Amino acid sequence: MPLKESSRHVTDAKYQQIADRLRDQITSGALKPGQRLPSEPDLVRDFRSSRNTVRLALALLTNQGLVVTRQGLGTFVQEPVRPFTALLSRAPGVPTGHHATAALPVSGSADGEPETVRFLVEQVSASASVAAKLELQRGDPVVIRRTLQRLDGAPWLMINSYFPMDLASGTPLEQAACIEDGSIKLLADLGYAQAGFVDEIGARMPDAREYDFFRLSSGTPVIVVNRTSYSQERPIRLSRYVYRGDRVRLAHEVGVIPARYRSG
Amino acid sequence: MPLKESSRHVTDAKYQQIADRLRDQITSGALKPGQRLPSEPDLVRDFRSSRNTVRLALALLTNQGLVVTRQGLGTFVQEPVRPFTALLSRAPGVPTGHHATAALPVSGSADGEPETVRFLVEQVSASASVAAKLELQRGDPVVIRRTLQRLDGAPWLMINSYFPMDLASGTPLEQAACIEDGSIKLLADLGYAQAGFVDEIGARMPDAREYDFFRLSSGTPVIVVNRTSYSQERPIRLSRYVYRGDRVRLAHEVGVIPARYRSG
DNA sequence: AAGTGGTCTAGACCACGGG
DNA sequence: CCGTGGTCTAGACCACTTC
Repeated sequence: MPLKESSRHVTDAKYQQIADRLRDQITSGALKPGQRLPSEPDLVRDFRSSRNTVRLALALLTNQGLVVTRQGLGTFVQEPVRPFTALLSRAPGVPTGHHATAALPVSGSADGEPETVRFLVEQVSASASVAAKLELQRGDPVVIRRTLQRLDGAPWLMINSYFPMDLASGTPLEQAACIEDGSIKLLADLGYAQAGFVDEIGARMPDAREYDFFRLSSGTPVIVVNRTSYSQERPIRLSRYVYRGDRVRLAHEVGVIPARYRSG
Repeated sequence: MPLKESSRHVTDAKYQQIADRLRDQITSGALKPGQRLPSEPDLVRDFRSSRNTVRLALALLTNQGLVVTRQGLGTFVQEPVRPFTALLSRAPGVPTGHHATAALPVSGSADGEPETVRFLVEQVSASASVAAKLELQRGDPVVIRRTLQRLDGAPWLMINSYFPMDLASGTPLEQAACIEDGSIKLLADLGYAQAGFVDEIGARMPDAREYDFFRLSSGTPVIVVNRTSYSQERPIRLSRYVYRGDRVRLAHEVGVIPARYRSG
């Protein structure tokens, strides 16, 4: 029995080896961002394999977000982008200087002004996850205010805000119009002043709608922020923010930060 | 020229149709979490296609995190897991009751006690990203303290803490031992009291090391938290937390939250 | 041994992008 | 037009799991 180091069985698959070679060339800088990889027929020749095997290797790299393919053009090393930064919160007493919007304040953009491209108000039954956060029963009516935003011309944010119907009924929240000064101010005027909120942050692969809107390539996750706002007694709003994972970072500052290190 | 609705060209690919059919059965509940999908030969028969086409469809669903395949057993609908929640910060004045650890306090686990499975201290040159955050030059020496943690028996967290060498040199930070009361306390004793910190949160696909440690299946991203700690004057520490995206949520509380809605 | 997914081949035709 | 990636087929053999 030949000597083998531990279990060198893990992966001698040919498509893995091809992927490893290409990945090495990318991380070492031999293949630079934006550069085209050898064409599939070339790789078939270089690695003496079938085209399907080559495509398996490329699929691996694609799903790891290292390359993108464009039909008719080729396969290219993914170019790193400077991400935007959305502020979850900042130390109190510091004016933000940002306009009132349903979105989190953002920094790092070229022109810095999010642009709403679609806005929609619906009344539906609460899903299980929405009902749980708003302390409703599943199926209870809720108002959804949907917003799609672009930044620097690229789609970057989907917002779904959910309001319990007993709060929203007969108020501007039901109307498909922008709400002056934001919904938090409006809820305060209705007697439901926001006392605090909880953000719950997660990451997952995009669904079909998100994939289309963000024009994502395979291998890019989305970041989801569920912000539940509370009055002194009860949940008053759930806002679900969905960002594309490759262009967005969330920032969160606590305590005193030397000025030159602050975001925004 | 036959009439076609807009661009019905988008995708009539057979493997897309197969994936759509299976996805419908999953989301509608006809195929329940944990249940086995029809075998690949069965799908070949049902959809009158080749096996490669069937596997393309299954690869799609896998990369969307909807199914997992296990060799020799079959393809199964991914079972949802109740995620752990890590607290980024909480409103001041509330004792956390958690033990001192480099990790963020966690809730939602069965036995609630993170367990460190590997610990390592290294001295290396700063990468570009680390240098930027610690205000060093690329290549400057830094101390890395690496920690791998399990929770409820499953790998859940990788921590890399970076310290500028001029702070860490000759201190216990250089030693491969647990630091009593945590490194923040130690840095304070050294004259670098933490005044505040900035968290930068992102999501991306795992690299090979992360993929192995977390035993991830394709279609699961990781969540990355970069926490840069500052004294009154300068950055004193960078901690990089990497969580598996399918089992972790980050929580962040601001203001006053009614007690029964609080995390942890 | 039988059934499952994992890897691989060799070939075909289509769709897109650019000369 | 040509070269690129996208889709699809038919068949082969291997590796893992269970019985």
